[in-house]
Amino acid sequence: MQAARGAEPGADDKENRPAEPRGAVPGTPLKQAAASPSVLAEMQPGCQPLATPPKPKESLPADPWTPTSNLKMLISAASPEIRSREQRKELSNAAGEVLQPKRCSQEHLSGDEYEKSQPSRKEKSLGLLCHKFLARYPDYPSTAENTYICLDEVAEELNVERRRIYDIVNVLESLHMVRRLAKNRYAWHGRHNLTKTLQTLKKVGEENKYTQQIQMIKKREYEHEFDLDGERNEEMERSSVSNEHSEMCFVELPGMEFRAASVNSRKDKSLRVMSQKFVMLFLVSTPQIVSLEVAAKILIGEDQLEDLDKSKFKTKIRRLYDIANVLSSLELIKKVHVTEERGRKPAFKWTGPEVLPSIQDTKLEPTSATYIPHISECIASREQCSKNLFPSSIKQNFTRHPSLMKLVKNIENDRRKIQSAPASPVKISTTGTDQNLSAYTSKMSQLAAIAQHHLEGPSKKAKEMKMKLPRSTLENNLSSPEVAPKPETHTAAPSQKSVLTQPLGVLPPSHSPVSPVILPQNHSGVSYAIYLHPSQAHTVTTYSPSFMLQPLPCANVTGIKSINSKVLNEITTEEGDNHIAADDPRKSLTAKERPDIQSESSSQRCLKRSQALQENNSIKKYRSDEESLDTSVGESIKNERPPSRGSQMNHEMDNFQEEKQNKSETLDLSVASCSDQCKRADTPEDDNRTKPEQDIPVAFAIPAHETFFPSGYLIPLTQCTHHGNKASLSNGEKTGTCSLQHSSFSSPPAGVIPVTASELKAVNIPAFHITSLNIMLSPTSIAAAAPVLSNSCLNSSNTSSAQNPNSSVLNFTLQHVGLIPAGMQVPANPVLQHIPLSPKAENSNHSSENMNLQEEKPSVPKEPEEPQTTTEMFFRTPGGPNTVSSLSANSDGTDRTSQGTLYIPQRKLEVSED
DNA sequence: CCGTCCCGCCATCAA
DNA sequence: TTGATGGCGGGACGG
Repeated sequence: MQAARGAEPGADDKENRPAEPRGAVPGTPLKQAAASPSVLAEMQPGCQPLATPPKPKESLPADPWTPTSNLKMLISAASPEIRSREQRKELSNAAGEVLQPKRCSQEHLSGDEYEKSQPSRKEKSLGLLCHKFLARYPDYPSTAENTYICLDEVAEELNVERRRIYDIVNVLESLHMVRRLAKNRYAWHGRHNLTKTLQTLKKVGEENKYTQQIQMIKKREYEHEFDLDGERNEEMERSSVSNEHSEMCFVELPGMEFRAASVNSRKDKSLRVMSQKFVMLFLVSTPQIVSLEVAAKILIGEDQLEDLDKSKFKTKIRRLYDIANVLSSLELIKKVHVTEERGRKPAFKWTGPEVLPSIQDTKLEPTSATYIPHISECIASREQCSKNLFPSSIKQNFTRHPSLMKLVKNIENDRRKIQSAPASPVKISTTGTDQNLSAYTSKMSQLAAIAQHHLEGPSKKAKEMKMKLPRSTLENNLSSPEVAPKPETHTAAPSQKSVLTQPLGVLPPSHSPVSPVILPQNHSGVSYAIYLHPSQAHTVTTYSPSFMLQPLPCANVTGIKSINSKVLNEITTEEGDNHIAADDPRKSLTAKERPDIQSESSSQRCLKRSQALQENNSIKKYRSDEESLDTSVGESIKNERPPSRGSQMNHEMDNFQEEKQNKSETLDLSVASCSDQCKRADTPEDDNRTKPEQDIPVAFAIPAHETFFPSGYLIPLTQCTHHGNKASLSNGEKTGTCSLQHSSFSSPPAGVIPVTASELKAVNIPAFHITSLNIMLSPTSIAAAAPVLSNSCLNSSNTSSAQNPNSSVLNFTLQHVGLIPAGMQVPANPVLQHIPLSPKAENSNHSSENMNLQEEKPSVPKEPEEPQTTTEMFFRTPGGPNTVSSLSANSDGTDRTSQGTLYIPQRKLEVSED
């Protein structure tokens, strides 16, 4: 192994050591000397000084909870991958003292250790390095304490160049697992925010139409091969693609804005952004398997898709490997190979937690607290929100408007300065306060959970996640029943707090955002509430596009899961490991089950939720009580994994036109009321947050209960325009509750409704969401609308279709605002069709994959998980090129379709793990 | 040979 | 100018 390197003395030095030299540099303190165990928690003041802290390398306390850390280490070691990788290296060290390491030895030691430490390339791999890095910190650090990371220290301890640490940290930052505090310093948040982050990313990804893009790319490929007429498609693709995401900015969570100055400047290329996009692709795609090739193409951009330099492509791929290695270490993805007709292609499969639609779920609470740190941040966050607005508004891109950019930049600069200041972050001890208690309690539980988690092994992880996490969360909750704690913790930031509280007040206490909103109404439990966004109306005008796209995040989110199933894509996973994909039960959560879940779940879900709510903890149980829903404790739901919803969303869309009409009326009324309410609630104080309107999410929650419709319509408002993503996030976090809530709202739709098609049918309730509409529309509508509304970007061409885009847009907007009825208007543009589903077929899974077109997919096998039938719907736009988005496929085999734009033939893919 | 990706040069920023 | 970041791609490793 080392031979080569090892042999050279220099090598070692170089690689490992190099850091030191640098580190030595005046700027940063140095590692060793310093001394403080940075890692951990350095809550202490000492650290604050930005730059480099102290760190002693000596021990590493890595985590506050030592035990845990050790555990982790062990676990990691245990895990196959890790093991394999690490095997040699670290083991020795690892176990115990992880950190320290080698380096020490290396220096003087020559011998064996030395050699060992150095090993081959593999040993130096980013993935391994990342494992080591992660081993230093607890997955779920206590909220009370803050854990800081000093890059220099870490680099030293891990014996790597700092450059490498940046790679890791950037990716972690993209997931909000760490937050940059100042130069050389990061705060460790662990996985607390992960769920929220993923939800957000999913939402954003959906907004960006990544799914479509993926399809387009695939389609294109096919076309090339087959020489299908791609032109038309391509054009469409291009336009859409370009429009869509051209570039988006880094997606920030409310409390987590990134501060790096440079970030903005280099944003597009930033590893962070790339990482987020990459993750989005997984979250959005049905099979949740993304090939590097596709990812690279999408990430490259938009503009140049066609140009595609090879070099560029190659570079992108390289970067993706870097990101993938880190994500793999986080066990969010796993490498597999997809075998298509063309051959085997490297790809990655999402193995992380499923993203719930809206539910934010679990962990949030504590987390939120965590974020909040300084006041300054709060402020910043607001600002950011504003920044985000644009982006959010536009779903297409997150790019900030130039004008905003400047503002933002200034703000950031200020912020940065502050932060950078030695004192910068001060931590937060503030956070600690309330939380401590709860945190403390929760900690214990968490530990247990974590331990279990680890023990079980990666494979199970997913499931466990569900279970455990929830549990832990629940516990936490219990300890602090109310979300409140967070808010309080937040207290530091007054503004936030206020915000939070309000929402909370409105909603059910529990942070559980979820359920509250939902109403029990239907038997199914699915009751739908209509949420209007106050702002919407107004906003709409402004941003219409965005919101159209945006629909509720939740809803979108949900979809993902459902899909998956193998069937859909016909992808087969061959994982060496196992069956996982196919069979794996555990996986099921993630992948497999979904399908089933969907079908079943719809009802079950409802039940679950309700239960959860009731019982708080008992997640698993399923009962049907709609009533429970009322209670609103939604947490449970989240935890559960709401299965697939994304697709479901679509399904949800199903409506019965007729009913729609009828209902529409009602809806309107309700909507109106809702909107009003919402506004009231929201607006007032929201200021804190930043933008009143946009923030709105909270509002949703409020109105929700009131609004419901018996009919069971769920109408989520799109959250407001705002944020599509970011904003929402921000809100959520800050508000903690708020976010949750609205998420919940959204989620409900997703989760609850969706599937329920059967239920709905039973009831005869049309389920029409605005959300759905939005979603459905979005592609089309967006295109159409964009020109008008946004002004920008979208190609009008797409919309052009029959009607005047503008008018159509307006209509949509109005509809949205006004409600569904408006939708009715739809006639003109989009038409919804209801398709009965065949029982099995329904799964559709992914709409995406199955598109009809040329290829048919074989029938899919999917299993019908449930006998229930689901309905599928299609949404069509009238004339637009893009016309349809199909929600589900049908048994017939007919496919219904898909977005106009994309017709993707599906191929079968085989996935194999390496 | 090729997929993967380590390594570190060097650009960009901020101070 | 210096230090911190991080884009980028040459070229090495390992299969």
